[in-house]
Formats: sequence, C-alpha cells, structure tokens
Amino acid sequence: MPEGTRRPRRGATTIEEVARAAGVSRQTVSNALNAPQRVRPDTLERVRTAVRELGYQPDQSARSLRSGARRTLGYLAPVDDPLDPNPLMAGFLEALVDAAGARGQRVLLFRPAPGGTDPLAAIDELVAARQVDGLVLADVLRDDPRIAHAARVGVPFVAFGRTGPGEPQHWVDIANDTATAAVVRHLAGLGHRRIGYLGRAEELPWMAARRAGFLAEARRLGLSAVTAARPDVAAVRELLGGRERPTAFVAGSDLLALDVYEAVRAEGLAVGPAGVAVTGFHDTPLCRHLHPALTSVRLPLRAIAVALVERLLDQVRGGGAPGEGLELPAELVVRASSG
Amino acid sequence: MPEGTRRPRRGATTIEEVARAAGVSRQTVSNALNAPQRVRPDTLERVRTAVRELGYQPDQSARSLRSGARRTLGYLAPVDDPLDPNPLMAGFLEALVDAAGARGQRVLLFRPAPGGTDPLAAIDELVAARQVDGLVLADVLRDDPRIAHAARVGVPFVAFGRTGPGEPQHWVDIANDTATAAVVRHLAGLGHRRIGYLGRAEELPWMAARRAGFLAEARRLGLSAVTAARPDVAAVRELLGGRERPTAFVAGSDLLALDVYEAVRAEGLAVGPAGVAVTGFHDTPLCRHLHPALTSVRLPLRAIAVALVERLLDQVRGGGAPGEGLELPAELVVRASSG
DNA sequence: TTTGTGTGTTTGAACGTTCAAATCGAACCC
DNA sequence: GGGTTCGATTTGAACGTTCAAACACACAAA
Repeated sequence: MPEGTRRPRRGATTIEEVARAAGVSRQTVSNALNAPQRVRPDTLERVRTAVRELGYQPDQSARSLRSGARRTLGYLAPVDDPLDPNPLMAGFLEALVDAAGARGQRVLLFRPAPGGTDPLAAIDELVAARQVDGLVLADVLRDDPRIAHAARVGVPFVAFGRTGPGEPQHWVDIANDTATAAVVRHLAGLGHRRIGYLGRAEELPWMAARRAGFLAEARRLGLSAVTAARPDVAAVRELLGGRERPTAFVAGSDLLALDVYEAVRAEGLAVGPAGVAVTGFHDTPLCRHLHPALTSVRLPLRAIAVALVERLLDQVRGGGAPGEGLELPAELVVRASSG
Repeated sequence: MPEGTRRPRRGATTIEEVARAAGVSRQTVSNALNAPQRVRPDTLERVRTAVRELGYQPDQSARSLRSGARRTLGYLAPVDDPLDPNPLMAGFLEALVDAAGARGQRVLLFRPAPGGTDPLAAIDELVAARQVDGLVLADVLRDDPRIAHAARVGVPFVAFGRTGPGEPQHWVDIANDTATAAVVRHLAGLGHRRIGYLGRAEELPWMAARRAGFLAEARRLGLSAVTAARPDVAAVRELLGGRERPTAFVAGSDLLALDVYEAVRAEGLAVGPAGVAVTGFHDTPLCRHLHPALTSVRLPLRAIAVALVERLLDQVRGGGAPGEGLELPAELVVRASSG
C-alpha cells in the first residue's frame, strides 16, 4: 500500500472527488445516486462512469446522519430456550438478510444482554442510538412484552408470529392450523383412520394452533384422533400399545417426530406407510437424514421474510398505515415416512 | 403522542440538550461518556444525572461519521450448502452477538447476493460503505478466497477456522483432531478395540482434521480402525456386517451419527455400550432427542466468539499486530449412546 | 510578582452526506 | 422582446458528534 497518498484518513473516496472527476457538483452526484430522473442522461452517464472508476460508495454514517434513514433493520434474536431450540432461526435469518438486501437494507442482529436484566432494554438502546429504522421480532408469544414495548416506544416493527387483539397487527405468520389440517388430509387420503398427535408446550401459540388444526380436521373427516398426554416417548407408546392403535402420528415439530420414531420401534413396529406413518413440522435438514426420511411441513421462510421486510418498510416510509396480519400457507413435503 | 413538541425530527435527545441541562458544554458531556477520567467527579455526576434523566444516547451515525469507529462488526454468513447445513451457525451467531455486545459492538449480518454473482462483492460493498470496523468469517475453507480478498482490501478480519500458510493467521478454531482423539480414548477406555469412522466431504478442513485425529489416535493406541468408504448407511452396514465388526463408531457430525444409528439397527444390533457405541460431533440439540441420547463433542462456541471478537478489536485498534492462530479445546459430552 | 505546569473546560472546525433554496439557461407564450 | 415556466445544476446550511486547539484557573517554583 502506497504511503504518501493525500486521501483522508481511511482512504475512502468521497462524493467530492467523484464530483470533481465528473466535472459536476456534489449534489449532482448525490442526485445521480438517489434520484437519477432529476439528472440529464448524459450527465448521469458521466457521473456513473466516475463512480465506477473510483469505486465510490457513499459513507453510510454520513448518509444516515443527514437523511435520518439508517438503511438497517434490527433483528431481535429470541432468547435461548434449550427446550425448544428454534431450528428455523438459522434458515429464517438467511432469508431475512436476503429479503432486506433486495430492498437495500442491512440486518443488525441483537439480543437482550445475557445475565437477564431487562430484556426490553436492548430495544431501547438500539432505538435511542438510532441504529435501525425498524425491528423484526420473531418467536412472538401471546401478549409478548416486546410487542407492547415496541409499540410504546413508537419504533416501526413487524412480528413473525401473530400479535394479540389489542396490539398493532403488523405480523406475518404461517397458517399453522391449515398446515396440520393438510397433513391430516394427506394421511386420511392414504387410508389412515386413527391418527395420533404429539405436541409440546401448549403455551407456544404456534404449537397450540397446530394441535387445534389437527383436531378440527380430524373431527371434520370423522377420524379418530388422540393426543399424547405428555411430550415424550412413553406417552406415545401408551397410545401405540392401546386397543385402538393409531396407524399414523402427527408430530408438532421434526424433533418431536424423533420421539415418535423411537416409540414406534420400541413397540416393535416400523415407521412408514406399511407400519405407522409419521409426519413432522418445519422441514429441517434433519428430515432427509432420518430413516425413513420424514414427511414434514415446509415453512415458506423466504416469502415470510419478503413480506415482513415489505411491511416494515411500508411503516418506515408511510408512517401511519394501520397494518393487517398476513397468513401464508405452508407446503407439505411428502417423504418415505408417510408415502 | 403529543404533537407540539419542539424537539428535532425524530424526537431524540441530543448532546446539546444534555449539556444545557447539566450546565456544561457539549464536549464535557462527550468526555463524560468517552473519557470520564478527564472530568472532575462532581461535574461527572451532574452530567450523568442529566444523561439519565433525559434518556440520552449518542447518535451512532454522528459518532461514526466523526470518529471513524463504526462500533459494528460484520458477519459474513456462509452460503447455503444443503449437503452440509451448518448446525453450528445459529448457536455461534448468538455467542458472537453476546461477545460483541460485551465489548460495545453490534453485529451486522450480510451474505453474498443470491443469484451468485461475485460472492466477494458483498465484502467490498460493506467496506466501501464504511458500515463495519471489521469482519468475522466463518466456515473457512482451504485457500478460501474470502480470506485473500479481505487481506487485499485491507479490512480487519478474523476467521472461525484456520487460514492457509501464506495468509494472515487471524483465526480461531477448535482442535478437531485432538477432539476426535479424545473420543477414541473415551471409547478405548470402555474396552472398544475395533472402531469405525464415518466422515464426509474430505475437502472440508474440519472434516479432514477429525478423520486424521481419529486415525492417529487409533494407531497410537494400537486399535483397529476402519473408515466407511462412502458417507451413507450402506457403507456403514458393510463394515458392521464384515468379519471384524467394529464395536464402536465415531461420526464426523451429529447428522452423520443418524446414519450410523440406522445402519446399526438395520444389522439387528443395538446402539449403546452393550451393542455398538456411537459418537457424534457438534453437540447439537438433536443429541438429546435421540434414543439413546448421543455422545458428542461440544464446541466451545462462546469462548470462540470471545476470542474472535478480542482479536478483531485488537486489529481495529492496534493495527499491525501480526496475529497468531488460536486453537481451543472441545469438550466431550458423554451420553447413553456410548456410556 | 513572574513564570511555568497542569487540570478541567470551552470553542471552532470538521467528518461526508442530503435538504432546501438559489441560480442558470432554454423554451415557451402573448 | 419581456415575462413566465420548467428542467438541470449549484450553493449554503445542517445533521450530531468528536478532534484539536484554545482558554481559564489554581497552584508550585523561581
């Protein structure tokens, strides 16, 4: 690296240098970048050439300071829950980063400070330091304090998972109930008449919705539906060992399907259409590694991320749009465990 | 929200208001925040009170623009690889955010633009827009182009996973070979004398190191060691069905351990100390959900994240430190599959 | 008293950009 | 030919902070 350059501190090109190179003023370069329609075509071309040749990119801090737009969205990572390690997080985050990137936004990750003081303080800090234009909240619970807090602070936000009736309806969610209903129809179509269900953590809204969808559809089709009393292998075995043995089992998540596999085998049965059919939820990479491979419900993570970013930017720009919830369908991926 | 406030646009408190409230100048407030030792104790107290009462936080953009420090680290997410969905990513990211937060840094997530143009362009954009002080690169491969590129661009960076001999040694990694060696010793201690190994993707450095550690330790202990010819169930079954049946199997990842479980069962054997002992790698949540629960190698993700952040900030500040690689030990978590 | 030394605080300037208003030409209209 | 309108471009100011230098004051040394 040559030493004697007379560039500013960190050696980055500034808008002024581009302007000089293109023979125009600061503001014209700025316009060429932010509002090209205001610039005459030939000037635009000249500016763009200069930008390219100098490798110019506007300094994001300067831009933010002046314009107020941070071009950054904050993602509040859920706190750890070893009982329900959210396997969708990784995949969702990637989708979110891509969706945000497509709209010229970056994603800033943050979490409540470990040590569990006020988990909401993290939101305040981020907002007070004006580091983001809006927030994406995931794993939203019933009466989630984060929602109320974000609304109170007045920061634009969207939620992956529906919010309560009294709260702003800026959410996107999958149709959990419809998805499990589709699973039931799939199994019914294969001839199953007695179907078991294994869920967990009924206080988690998505888990509750899956179970509700399962029960409703089973009743609608006149099937016999039974639910495991506890989320463990023994509870599933009790059902499988009973008189009216289910010929299929729906699990509320892919990890729970593992317990069903184990229970089926422990009862001397086989997983699959011939023995006991099994389905999961989330379509994690695990599904393809199981034997037999696990039928599961694939979440439309990319579509969810796109919808969330869209709604969030609407708020950032428009301001007072009331906002309605959006429910997206999930797709059933049939594999050897049921088909 | 009251309308007639005469605060600036987004209603945020500025340093000037704090200064007025505390009866001092801008700069004294700034000093109280950034260099408290320069401020007389009683003044400091007055400023801090004003800060607290007004809920003041410095505007990060203004701060960055003036000082140059972005207080933000970029994390370049690995590109999707459906064959090797990196299960550590989620847990590592959380650890990284915490470690960065402890040092007053945020984490900005970014990925190469989907559609696979130049994957390195994402780095350039982030650096040119001066959005981060440094980069964290994960899943580093042999001769990874990202390393060379980051070094060329001159941006401070650290790598999770070791870099090549000609490259800057700013890396932290787990001792993959030592860890599998420990697994072998663990199994040998249980009396196993013939041990199988199931790996995958030898071109991935960590996978190669695990296998090497396995083979070296087995030879050192005079054990018979065999490696599955292919990363699938059939290859494991061939070994289990052969004359010299291994009594234990080491898998290069937790997901691969699933294949071993399946092969063991397909051969009519049982997983566990009595039948065929099995171990995995990563200690993902999956381990506790398997039956029997899977012995695995737990990665010290928090320690890795702390070390990475430390080294990165050293570079950001100090500048020209040469940098040495750091290898951290991983801990064996023994569960029912082997003990 | 003068000079020097140091501590604590204030003032002016600058970081790089975009906003808002001003300027400049060319075209248009009566 | 003088005014009006419109599009393209430039100029001055401002965003909120920290840097660098200047300043005020107390105290010790000469």
